[in-house]
Amino acid sequence: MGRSRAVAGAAGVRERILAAATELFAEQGYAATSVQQVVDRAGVTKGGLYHYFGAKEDLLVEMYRAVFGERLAALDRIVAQGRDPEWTLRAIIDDIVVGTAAMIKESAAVSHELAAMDSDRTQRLQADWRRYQETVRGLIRDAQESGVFAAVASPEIVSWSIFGVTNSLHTWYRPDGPKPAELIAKELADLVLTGLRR
Amino acid sequence: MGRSRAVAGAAGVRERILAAATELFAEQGYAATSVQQVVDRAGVTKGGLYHYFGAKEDLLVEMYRAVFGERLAALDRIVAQGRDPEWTLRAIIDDIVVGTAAMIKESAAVSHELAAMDSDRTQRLQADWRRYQETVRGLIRDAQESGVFAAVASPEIVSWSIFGVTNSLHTWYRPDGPKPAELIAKELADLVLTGLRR
DNA sequence: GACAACATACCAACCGGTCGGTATTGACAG
DNA sequence: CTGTCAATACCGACCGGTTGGTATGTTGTC
Repeated sequence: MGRSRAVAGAAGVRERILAAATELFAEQGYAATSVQQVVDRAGVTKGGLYHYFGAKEDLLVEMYRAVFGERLAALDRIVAQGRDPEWTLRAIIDDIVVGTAAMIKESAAVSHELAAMDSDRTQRLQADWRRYQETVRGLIRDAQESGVFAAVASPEIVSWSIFGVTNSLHTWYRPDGPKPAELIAKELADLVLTGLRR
Repeated sequence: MGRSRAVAGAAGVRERILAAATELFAEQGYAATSVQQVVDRAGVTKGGLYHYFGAKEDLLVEMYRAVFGERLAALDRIVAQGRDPEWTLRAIIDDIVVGTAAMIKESAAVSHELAAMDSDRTQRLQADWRRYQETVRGLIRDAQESGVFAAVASPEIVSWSIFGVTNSLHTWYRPDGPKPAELIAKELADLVLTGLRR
């Protein structure tokens, strides 16, 4: 009934399934991971998984929401403040780097597979991601046209030099490593914004 | 007749198989693509594919060699010239952007799957890629320590802001688009090197 | 006894890969 | 030019195993 929790497992079964799937997708990729592997690592059975999730793809969608939902909300919040482009871009870089680092496993799991799929549900997610990119590029474009940023590189190049770092973050960033996410964000922002200074 | 050409297919069977596999891997990913799909698109049968390739993985390895072998050789050639860091880094950026753009489908097919696999053969390829990265980072590090480049960002950040662009190139670069690869390379180099100027 | 929370057993479809066979070839002989 | 022969190129049926997914059971709580 209502809020009955599982008595056996330490953590909730649903959470354990999601955590196992996240690790495996990050290690092997989505398509190369079988749901049998997922349930084995989570210590449940397939019946359990399909009790909570309608399909294998749902696991990916859930991860994507976790990673990207917050980023998109933060982007809107930052832009809504209406500050100058340098401050805004720096805030965006800081948020996406730190936010990605905070959910590095989910990011690794999701980053590869997104482009490949084209089912109805994932198309909505891709549209969100495109909106994020377009917001950043629009910001850069406006600032270049009004002379605040130098036009050394097109908005596409600038935005990809930012997103490229976050997309590759999972291959080298370590949460317990020497370089905290905030420092990575600052260095990236310094590099890009120095390049754009006129 | 006379010449050893297939009567039916226009191009050689081996090339058709590789081309089909490249497209499908780029579209769907390696693991999500079945060899049946490959042979269907290539207009041959599985027997034909396994006549030319020992395993599905061989297709990936071949693509990887095509994409990365040239890049690594060019890197060595550029570094061997012993010019100043700015010229060298600009030459590297130019080569990797233009080279990646010239084989954009293969790059897309390969870029995702590399990290996931760990068979004997692919480990060699990963080592090559690590050497490429280390060369670039070492170059940046040396230049920063000797004061030629400003230390606004760590070599890791700088190198990933370059590789990130090339890794994402296949999602937006179009060979017949308005922006030639040489221009992309120039803009990226300008952005990064302006950021590093002291 | 109704219902949520799982486990177990099971399925058709598909997977990468193999194998026996055949059609076509180039090289050599006469 | 013709006949023979071995090699190459390629086909398509087939293999054991695995896939994502389901139908049915069991168990504990209200």
